[in-house]
Amino acid sequence: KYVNTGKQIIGHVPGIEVGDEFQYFVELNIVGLHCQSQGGIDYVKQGEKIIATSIIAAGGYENDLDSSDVLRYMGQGRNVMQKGKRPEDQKLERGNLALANSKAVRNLVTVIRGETRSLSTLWESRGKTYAYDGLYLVEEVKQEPGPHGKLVRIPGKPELAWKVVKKSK
Amino acid sequence: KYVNTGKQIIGHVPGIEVGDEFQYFVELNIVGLHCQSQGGIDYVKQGEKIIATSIIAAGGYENDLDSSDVLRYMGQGRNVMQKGKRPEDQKLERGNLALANSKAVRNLVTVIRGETRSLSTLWESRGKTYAYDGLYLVEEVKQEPGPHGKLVRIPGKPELAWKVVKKSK
DNA sequence: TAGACGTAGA
DNA sequence: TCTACGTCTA
Repeated sequence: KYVNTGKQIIGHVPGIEVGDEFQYFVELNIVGLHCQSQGGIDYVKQGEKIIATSIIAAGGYENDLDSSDVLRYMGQGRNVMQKGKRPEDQKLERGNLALANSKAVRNLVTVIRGETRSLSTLWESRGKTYAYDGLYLVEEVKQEPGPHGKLVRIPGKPELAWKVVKKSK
Repeated sequence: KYVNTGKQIIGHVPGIEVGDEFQYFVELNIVGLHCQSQGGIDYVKQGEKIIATSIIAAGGYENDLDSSDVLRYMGQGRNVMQKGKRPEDQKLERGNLALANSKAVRNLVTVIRGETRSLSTLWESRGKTYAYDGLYLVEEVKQEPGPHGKLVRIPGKPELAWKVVKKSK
């Protein structure tokens, strides 16, 4: 861990609100939203099983982000977006396994959206901006290639302004 | 750049003293000692040429660190330490070119030493501790595989305690 | 687009 | 040891 946060947080992270933005993956590590250095799915061990705590949808995989309240998220493993590699069925291990377990347990999963940052004086290089998108439940998990997991926002929470913009274009 | 520091610093970095330690590569970026996210050789453009500003010797390559005042540094490119890859002559480009130019220009080069951190309660994972080792001059640059560049500490400066320890074992 | 002395986790 | 929706520079 970049900072010795102790443990990952399940569910709501104190002080973080929907729409809060971060400029680096490592910032997500620091505030406790996501404790992987690169992996898009974070998880913790709960008893014998691992359950997903947080997901980052930031491109590199084909996700469906059209809806404001539904996220289709492709699991870890070879996929159609990775050049020079043939897509394959997602294996039920690590992040994918955690997602499947979270579907059964119905625990809250933090969703973070990443978008390529536009260049400016302040941000001379590519890189992404990450925004906290709220808490979701895993509703569906498949193992075929292609959109893989389906997460649904828990009701009664504000949605991320970003998505509304995306929808309207 | 992780923080918009503006420019890399050539020579002494204000506020940094020999022996100062850092736990992450990114810290070196932030304080301005080294502005690459992974690359071991940092450099700037000076007129038409690029010159080296900073070097991190942190393993992965076969460097000679026995002496306190001399650093033999293997340039970038395939080397004997990288598995599954045959060593090849170092190409005179990027970092290696910068090093060669710095030999001609005789500009000061920051040297940082990295060592694998031992695990503890605070540092549960591998990773390295980096220590500022002072200012060096590039004295020699070769292109064969094997130790490649030779840097010599500028006189009249304290040396890094680390090295003394290493020598005595 | 690819290369680079990165990091954490299993 | 390898994987991972990283990140910077050229």
